[in-house]
Amino acid sequence: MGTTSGAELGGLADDRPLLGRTSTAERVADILRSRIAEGYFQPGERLSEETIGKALAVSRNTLREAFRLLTHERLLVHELNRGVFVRVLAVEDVEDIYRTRRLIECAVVRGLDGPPFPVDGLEKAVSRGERAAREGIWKGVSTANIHFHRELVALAGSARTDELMRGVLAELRLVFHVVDDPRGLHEPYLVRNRQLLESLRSGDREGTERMLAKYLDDSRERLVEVYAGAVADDTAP
Amino acid sequence: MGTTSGAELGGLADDRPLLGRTSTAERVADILRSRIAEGYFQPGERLSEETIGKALAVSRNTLREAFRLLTHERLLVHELNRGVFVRVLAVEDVEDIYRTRRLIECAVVRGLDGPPFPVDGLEKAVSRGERAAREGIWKGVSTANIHFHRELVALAGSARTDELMRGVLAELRLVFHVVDDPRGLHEPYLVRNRQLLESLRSGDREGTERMLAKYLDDSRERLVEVYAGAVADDTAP
DNA sequence: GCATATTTGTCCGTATGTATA
DNA sequence: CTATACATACGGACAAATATG
Repeated sequence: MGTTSGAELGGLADDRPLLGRTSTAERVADILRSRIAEGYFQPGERLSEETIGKALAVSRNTLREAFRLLTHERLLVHELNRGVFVRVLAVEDVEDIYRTRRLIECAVVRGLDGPPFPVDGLEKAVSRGERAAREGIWKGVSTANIHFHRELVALAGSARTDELMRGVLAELRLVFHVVDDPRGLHEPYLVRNRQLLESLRSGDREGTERMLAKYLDDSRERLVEVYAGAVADDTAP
Repeated sequence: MGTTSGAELGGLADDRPLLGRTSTAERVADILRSRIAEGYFQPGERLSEETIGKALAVSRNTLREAFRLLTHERLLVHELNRGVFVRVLAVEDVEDIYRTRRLIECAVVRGLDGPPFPVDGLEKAVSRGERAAREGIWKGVSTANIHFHRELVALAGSARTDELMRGVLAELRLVFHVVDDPRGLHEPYLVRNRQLLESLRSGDREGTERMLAKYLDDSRERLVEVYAGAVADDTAP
């Protein structure tokens, strides 16, 4: 009865039951979170307790704790007596995500102290995105774009707001995995990210806020359009 | 060794293991959340797996799932191999909570569609607070005040923003339980809540936003002052 | 500093309820 | 309707860490 090796899923750090600083459930959650973020587990896919438990060599109780964590992060949905599934966002969820982003990101820009503003993190994210684009790694462009907006929100200096944005942007990744035309989705925002950065550098809060609002409205509109099509294809092929 | 009856904690709905629509762990979490919100479990108190498990007649595994849920809501903190404790907020947490509130609540007002604005929920919360004050139930004033701000944020129409605010205001309750001068803390805001409501009724977004910003700054300042004293008393008596 | 008791961390086996073929 | 597969929840067990004397 050789337990399936966890190699395919990345596996846990070691055999020892407890020596890492974090609990087993959290380490399992970290692994699963990565696999979801990178699309190894597709939205809609069911995550079997037994299969994954064997693959990672953890008990069902431990695995269930990990599932709970990810469910609370809205990456998994839990259906009573049916199990957990990778979340499939509704179009309304996408709209709510953008409603939240617009509210918060614009408020952050509006409430900035300064100028000057500490834009180092933003600069780094922008250039990473540009480099990824030159190399044709569109998934990297997507990741850099997400980092850009996280760095933007980080300017507000609030841990709770940061965490909200982290979660919201992680959800957004689920959408990207379904539509999966990374280039068409993300390339247009490379220049717009740099524009936002330069606008902040110039110290123009109001202009940046307006620019950002339009940016998010455009992004939402386009994404909803594409996503609605993709979801429709999926439910009625 | 009769298992301690769950009467003291409120107990579960019934004996049956599964007939309600929610899982046992969630129902347990609901009970514990209420007890924390009302101050039955004080900040800093340790929640024993065995004691509470017996009192609510659930297994340790189930109880641990409930703990996970509440830990993720930041109402409990989990210390490895030591157990879970009711969260004790640092002064910096209070400041971060207010930073978040100011960012979001003001952004909500700023972004309102209208006028007119649908202020029915706000009206209800305000009058409930006024009634509680007339009856001298200061804990009720606190609850109504929290409802007022939740209703305010609800005007943005975003589920994710609502949930963030729900969590943030639940954390804030932990602070109130430590300082516990409910009247001094909440009474001043009865009139200010009504002023905000009337300002919204008049359709003056900008004026309301300014008023709200000052309101939150005042509230933060006073609460931090009182809370810093209470925490200092607690650590060095 | 040491030995002991308590509590948590993890896993397993099993009985029961629920959904689906 | 029955059968199967799976999640739910329980109780017990032992290891590991912490708290107590």
